[in-house]
Amino acid sequence: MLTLGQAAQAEFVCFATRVEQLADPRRRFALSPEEFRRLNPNTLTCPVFRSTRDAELTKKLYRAAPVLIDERRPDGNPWGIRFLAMLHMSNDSHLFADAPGAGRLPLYEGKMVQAYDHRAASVEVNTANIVRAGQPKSTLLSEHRNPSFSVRPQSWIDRKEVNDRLGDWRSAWMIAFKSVTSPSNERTFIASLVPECGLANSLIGILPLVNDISRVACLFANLNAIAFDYVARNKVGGVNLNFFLVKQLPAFPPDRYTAADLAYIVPRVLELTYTAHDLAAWAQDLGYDGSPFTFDPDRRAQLRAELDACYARLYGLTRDELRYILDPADVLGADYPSETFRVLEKNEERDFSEYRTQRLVLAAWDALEQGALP
DNA sequence: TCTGGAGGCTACGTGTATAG
DNA sequence: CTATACACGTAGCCTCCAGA
Repeated sequence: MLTLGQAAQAEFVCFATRVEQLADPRRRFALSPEEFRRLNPNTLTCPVFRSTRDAELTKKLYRAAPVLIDERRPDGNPWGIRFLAMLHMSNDSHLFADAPGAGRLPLYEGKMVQAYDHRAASVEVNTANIVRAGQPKSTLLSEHRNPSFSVRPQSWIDRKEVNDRLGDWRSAWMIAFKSVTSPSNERTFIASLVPECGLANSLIGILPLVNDISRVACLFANLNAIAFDYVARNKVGGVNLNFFLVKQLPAFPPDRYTAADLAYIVPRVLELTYTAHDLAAWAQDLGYDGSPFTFDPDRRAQLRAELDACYARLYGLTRDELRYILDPADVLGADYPSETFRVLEKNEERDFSEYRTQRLVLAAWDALEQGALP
């Protein structure tokens, strides 16, 4: 229902399936013109929330951090970010080779990466599948623990084609995010570092101009933070992370990070990302000449929880707000009309018999509050 | 149910032709 | 020479639905 008239702010109820839900104060939220501009400055579109708490919490996150790219302002792109949709699986398929060779780079697809993991799955061609032959084959732990292991793609592409599209980007790594996603998936915004490679259209490159790579590592951690994902899943309506959505997610600018922030974040990002020799250039750009770090799932869960807690603090959240993001029912009861990371919780209950992320992130939060983490 | 690739549509930018 | 119209190519976006 839409009513028009003069007012300082407008009131909304979304996801209502029954008339009586219009009267439920837990579902009702207000937005002023200024809040429209803060949340969606480029498109001025209306954000959609399931509950009052989601609306208020999202507004709070945007008060802490501006949108990634504000197209209205000359200084609205502090990272100097260029998005790169490098190769289209249909339109560019004539450029693809089905075997590695001299001067060829692997073509990375969305299914091959996960957060902080550029070796999540190889592509296995199942010729019995007429329409969708390329299927992901998850990397085994033994393969993950081998720093010489790289995932095998479905296709390869000439380095020249990649270089032509990279333009003046000279680093032998990129940040990329999975553009096919959903708010109902385990995680919505998934970013990975990738080595020199071609990117299929399901992986979008993020190329920042900032020279200080340790700050770029912070941008990357920001993109994978659970508080950032919480906003993403509130704003993604369909199954595509389009540029206009990504530009309007709340990310800290480079100068927001203090020396203490860098000392906390960068070593953790390095350890999570540099697990294989194929990202040696990334490690070197971060000033690290040592060997890759051992891929240890428990250790990685701990490091990611510490980063999630760190970013929750940077966004200015309270402990209860972080608890709400992890599980609204934990704070407001099972019937509260919102859901955040239900699938993550369900999958962890299946795999670990507990909601592990919730336990680890809250423990890391408490440790940070007590100054117990270096 | 979750995931994500393929294909197609649309808007936009660029180059070229034509009129004034 | 400038303004406008039009064609064309493609980046970006959206829908469909296969596969596990």
